[in-house]
Amino acid sequence: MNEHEGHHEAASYDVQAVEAKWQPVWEKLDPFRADDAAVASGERPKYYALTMFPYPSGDLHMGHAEVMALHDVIARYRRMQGYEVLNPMGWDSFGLNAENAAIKRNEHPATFTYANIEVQYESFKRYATAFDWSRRLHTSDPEYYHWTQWLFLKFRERGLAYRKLSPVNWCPQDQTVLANEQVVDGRCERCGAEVTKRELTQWYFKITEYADRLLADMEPLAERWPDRVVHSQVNWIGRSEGAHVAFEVEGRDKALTVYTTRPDTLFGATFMVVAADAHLAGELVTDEQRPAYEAYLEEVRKASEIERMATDRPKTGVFLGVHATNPVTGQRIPVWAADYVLADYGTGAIMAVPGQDQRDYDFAKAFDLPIVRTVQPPEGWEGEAYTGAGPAINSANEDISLDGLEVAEAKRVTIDWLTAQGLGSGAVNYRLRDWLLSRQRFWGAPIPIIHCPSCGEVPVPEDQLPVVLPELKGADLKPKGVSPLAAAEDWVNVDCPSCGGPAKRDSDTMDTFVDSSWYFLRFCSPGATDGPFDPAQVRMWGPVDQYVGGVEHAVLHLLYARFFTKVLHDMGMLDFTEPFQALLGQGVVVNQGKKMSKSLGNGVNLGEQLDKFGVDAVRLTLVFASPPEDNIDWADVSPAGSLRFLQRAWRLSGDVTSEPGADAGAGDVGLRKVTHRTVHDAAELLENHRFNVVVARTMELVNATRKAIDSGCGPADPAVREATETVAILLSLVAPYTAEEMWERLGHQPSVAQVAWPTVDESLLVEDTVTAIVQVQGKVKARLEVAPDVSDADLEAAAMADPDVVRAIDGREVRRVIVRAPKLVNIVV
RNA sequence: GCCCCGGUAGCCCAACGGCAGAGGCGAUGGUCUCAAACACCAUUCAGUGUGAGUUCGAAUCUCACCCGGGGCACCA
Repeated sequence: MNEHEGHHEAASYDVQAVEAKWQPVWEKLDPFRADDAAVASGERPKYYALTMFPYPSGDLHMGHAEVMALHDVIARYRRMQGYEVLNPMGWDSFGLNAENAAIKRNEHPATFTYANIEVQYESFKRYATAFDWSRRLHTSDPEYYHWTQWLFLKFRERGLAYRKLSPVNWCPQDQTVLANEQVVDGRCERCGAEVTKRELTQWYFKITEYADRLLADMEPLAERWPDRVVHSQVNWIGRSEGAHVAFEVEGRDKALTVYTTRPDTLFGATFMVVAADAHLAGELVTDEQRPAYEAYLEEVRKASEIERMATDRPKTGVFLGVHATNPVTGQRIPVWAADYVLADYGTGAIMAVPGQDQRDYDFAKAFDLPIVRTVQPPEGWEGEAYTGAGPAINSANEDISLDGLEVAEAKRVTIDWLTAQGLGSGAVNYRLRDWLLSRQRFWGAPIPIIHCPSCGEVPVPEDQLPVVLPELKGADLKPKGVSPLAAAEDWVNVDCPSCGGPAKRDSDTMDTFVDSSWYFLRFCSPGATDGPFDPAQVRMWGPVDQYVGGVEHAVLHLLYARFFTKVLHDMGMLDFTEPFQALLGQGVVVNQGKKMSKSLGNGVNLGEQLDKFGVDAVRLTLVFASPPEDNIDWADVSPAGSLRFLQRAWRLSGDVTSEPGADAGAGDVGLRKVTHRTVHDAAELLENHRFNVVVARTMELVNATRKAIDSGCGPADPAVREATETVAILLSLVAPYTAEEMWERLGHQPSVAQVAWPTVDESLLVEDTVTAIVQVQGKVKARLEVAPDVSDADLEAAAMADPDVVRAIDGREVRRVIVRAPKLVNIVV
């Protein structure tokens, strides 16, 4: 035979040539086009697979490569299972990156943006992703942001978009305000600059109105969302239960209401504190104390967020000159202003209970205010404020006594009493703040509002949408504290739609997270012209069955998109309230234990890796490296090893000598069992996103097939064909080029991506014999080959008769025998 | 400080409460080669972070601690 020659010639395939060969074939076959009709007619069940769309800041990088590889496994697998898969892709193409680049290059942000999109698009194609490109969208297209603006107006109609004057986070680097979610450790989430506070009138979405639902609806998601993300959101929403309590203030009609989680400690409230930067403080302060207060406020305003957030900082504050009355003790208590109380949480004021709150304790010590303990600390306790459990003390007046009650009971009694007296009530509070959505930058969706001196805020009439961005470029885009749009005279000056008088457009643009809060809906009907989406199409495809992306968006995109979905549901446009049924949060690709970065010089260039090892090897490496949620250290993995494996698998396809369609039933049973067991297990593993194990099992199948060819049933056995075809199908989820090449060599038409998931022959999953282990005192002493359906009694008898077991028992008395047929016998002596 | 998640071979990772090892990387030896690469064959290495507990039996369940990662944090 020409085995030597054949073997030599078939030792490997040319990776680059294979990639070039299949791309046009797939382009023509378009195997991933989602067919609306197939779902509408009930021909196939729908499956909406979505992966977070990228921001076009440059070419695709390792991070993209990982998500896409993982996501592709899911999309391709579901398709093979018979689902009609909607797997769209687009670009989150508004944002500062392009704007900053445009300033530097003296061009329009669109130039940079759309050029990068084309680069990424080509890379996606090369990367062999299973996207339906016919649904491609870009959030910076007027056809798209038309509807972002429309949604803004709808939200406003429902009272969910409003303007208010408030202290806001300001990023001095990006020259714009930021939402709370976009401030991480006092720094801008985007650029890392230290955030400062400014008092500005800004647009907000009233996400707090949905706090309870955003929290409650998380429960059913917890099963199929990563714990991390669920916990992040729960923490971020920060629900707490307590009470509102009204305090009379001398010389003032209106009571001073506070929120507290410890109404049971009311007897220990010896002073009150108002947030220094709350308007309330300015209202309360006496003329006499005003200069001191204003000096303090000035100081507070100068402090950065980072300074303010330090919890070990000494307490500062100023007396406002007024007194309130503790409603239970009747005591006259002073009202102070301090920066440890937050203006935008609760009512912006607290009752201070230094006996039971460390912060209040520190403040009381600093300003020599009285401290009363109202919860009995345990024997020998030596701390300062006591926050633990215990019976109430010093908590009685003529009307009510809490003394002796435990904390929970005391809370209940106090709330009941307050309610009866009309002094307060139980209350729930959230840490979540409204979403500040306006940005003082150019490259985003303009806020479709016109400010008229006589009519006030006037929405742009719907038939005048979209409000298209003007043609600004280069220096015109330089950030100057207000949006560059404000300086575009032709654009900003308009006639009021209401009265026809001269008016100005709102010159801010929307946070780009608004754009991405509804894109998954648009994909269901990307061409919709009379609404953001066709509700019927969304009913058909939605919600997203599997979302894949980075968990860094835990409280950003993933929270905002949930909010949008609920609002749209309330508007009657959606029949579901949660957008993403399941979420897979993949880890990040690092190098040598560190995040890849230019400054560390440890970046790994995706393009170079693809050139060197090929698309399939890189994808395989990323999928095989670890469970999808774990980080991958590029220094720990071996794309070269992946390529070797792919070549080894591919070589099988050249060795098969039986004809396509050969009856596998006549083939070697041993190999068939391995094949069918692998398919059976792979299905379950894929359901559970155990992709790395699926690859490992595929490797085993390749090894078993190799062995069968070389030293077993031989290349002509139909079982070898069956096994090799199965390898091609399994590999097609991860390594589409290699799989396609194998499929062709096996005598089939492309594309392997279009074949059905193999049917498992259940009879081949049954083993003739299984190995039962026999333990004595929990230690393995013998192995027995037994029938899978052996009875407990027979197995026990066989075990007791085994010479090794008899030796191990060594004549001792058998006290107990545990039998788990057919796998195990444990003898206790 | 509070709350989550995770610690298995030199490395990445498997293991329905039942034989600690499926797979890969690396290393070593061999076959092939003039030599090397590739390929193939073989070998190597842990008793599962630590300490208790439950159990006939624990990597797996419970508790405490240690280490690593994450979320929240002057949110009353």
